[in-house]
Amino acid sequence: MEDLNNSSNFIYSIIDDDLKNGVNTRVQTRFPPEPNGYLHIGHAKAICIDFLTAKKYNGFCNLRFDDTNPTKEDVEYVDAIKDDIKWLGFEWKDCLYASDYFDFIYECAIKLIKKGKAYVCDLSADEIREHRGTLTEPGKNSPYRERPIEESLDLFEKMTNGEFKNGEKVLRAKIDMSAPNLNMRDPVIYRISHVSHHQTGDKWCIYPMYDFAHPLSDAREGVTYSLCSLEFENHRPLYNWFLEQIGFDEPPRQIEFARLNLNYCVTSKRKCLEMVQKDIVDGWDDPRMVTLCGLRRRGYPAPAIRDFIDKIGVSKAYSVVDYGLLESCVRDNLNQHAPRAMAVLDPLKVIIDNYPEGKSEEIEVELNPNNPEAGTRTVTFSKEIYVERDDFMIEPVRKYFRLYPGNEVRLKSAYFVTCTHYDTDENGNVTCLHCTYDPESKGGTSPDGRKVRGTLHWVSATDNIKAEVRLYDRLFNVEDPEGDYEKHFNPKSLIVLKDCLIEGGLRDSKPGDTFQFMRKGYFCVDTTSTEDNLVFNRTVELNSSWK
RNA sequence: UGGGGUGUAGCCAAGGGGUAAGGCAACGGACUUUGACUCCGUCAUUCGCUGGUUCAAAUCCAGCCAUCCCAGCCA
Repeated sequence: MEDLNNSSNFIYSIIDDDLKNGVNTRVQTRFPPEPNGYLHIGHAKAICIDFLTAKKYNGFCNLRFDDTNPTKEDVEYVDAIKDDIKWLGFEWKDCLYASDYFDFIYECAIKLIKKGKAYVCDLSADEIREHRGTLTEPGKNSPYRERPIEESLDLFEKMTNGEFKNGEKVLRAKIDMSAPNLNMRDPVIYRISHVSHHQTGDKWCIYPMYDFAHPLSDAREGVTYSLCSLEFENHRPLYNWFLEQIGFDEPPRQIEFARLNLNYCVTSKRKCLEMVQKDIVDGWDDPRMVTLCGLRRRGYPAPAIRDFIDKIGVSKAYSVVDYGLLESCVRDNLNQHAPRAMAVLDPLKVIIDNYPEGKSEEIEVELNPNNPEAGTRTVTFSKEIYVERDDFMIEPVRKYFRLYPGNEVRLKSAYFVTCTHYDTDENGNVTCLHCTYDPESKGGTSPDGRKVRGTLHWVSATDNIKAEVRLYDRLFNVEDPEGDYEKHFNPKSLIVLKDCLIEGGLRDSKPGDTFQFMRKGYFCVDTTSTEDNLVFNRTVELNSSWK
């Protein structure tokens, strides 16, 4: 990948120091999603950090599904997550599962019990909570805390063999019930859950908790830097405690960074799932969602997302990034790569009165004026064409330099035309424009050097395709919709235009193809598009200093 | 009011004793067969606040303020 992040960040500084001081000799990372939902833009940050950090130091990154809670997980998600990571442009070394280490983790639990550092506890979930104390008061020891090692060993085996019901017993680490860090107050490390697991089937009915499984999986796998988000900072002492108790030659180091927040977006799994289930959106890949599959369907190129992640940097400061920066990255990429085309979204017929009846011309137009190597395409010009309805005004406002009676404009790559008059229906609505063209201005320049201010896109009435165009806008109309998000739903987040006219050459476009519809924005062919019913998604609008 | 973090422009973010990078946004202007793109210019006498150390402090020290995270048998 050419767009490797070479700028510095605090994680690189830590690694540089470790390498210099001989704390580590190599860099290995992991991206550890739980397969319980779809990846979104926030995960893209973690993915880039995990993979690019490994790459920077010539190490590698594994994909490891953190599948320790089978009740919430599904293979549907593991497949989708793999697709999304590949699409984003990253390759993992090994695809692993925390469940691959269940035997090892189990052995570690036994070891802890034998050391007197873990015990089986009979307290209920409520009782454990009551014993935990509060933020300001210490907790109380469980009455089972001093249970003999042999008894815990026996009970743990019975838990493993399915002799207890869910919630009847748990295995807890024996640390310190008065620790100021709540995570150290004898955390639960194994719970009983009689549910089959998407990877291990019915082999287990006890499952390790994240706090126990994560450090052990990292260490077992050879991870040297376990990069995660800020909310795990409070878990680091526990992470290190387990590593120390079990003992590893090359223990991993956890480093936390601030997760990505974007304004006008919702990324919480619960809310995204809710929007899908309530049909507020058209599934996980609705183009308004900031899931990776949604952004992909919307037409956001993967390199643009990587560029965005690079631009926002990595730090420990809580932040909310402006959505406009993402859009800017998308425009920047599409400006370079998307071929131009002409599409009239709200057609208004124009008759060139002095253009010969039945005549038509093939006009060559560049595919990308910023990149001549992209080549050209041909479009048809004819006596009847269509222009955008808002490119005409009966009474022009100030600085309006499009079509109005008496004004001359250029039709892109075709001719200068002057509006002479217009037709209206019984309600006074404009139904058709009448223009005259200057035959001398073919191609869009006049031999007399005459200038026009406006250049309009257009499509021929004889060579076009009708298409559906979906205009997307932000899903929410407040910067921070995370609270009562439904209240802030933007009713105009999707506007469907059924009768758009696209230049004929786009007849054979396929889902995923991207274009810049000149003066209108970047669009891509939707995944639901067919030959008979072409559907375009507006990826992002063009910048405009007008209106 | 316990513990752990974080405060540099409207939004991100570099810089860790030598006099405030860069990007986005915004605002001027040039160019333009996309009101796009591109290009030029403007945009922090000051780094949460107050003291202290020093020839010199965003950087070191002290105190304060603000804000985020933690009381799942979730991750």
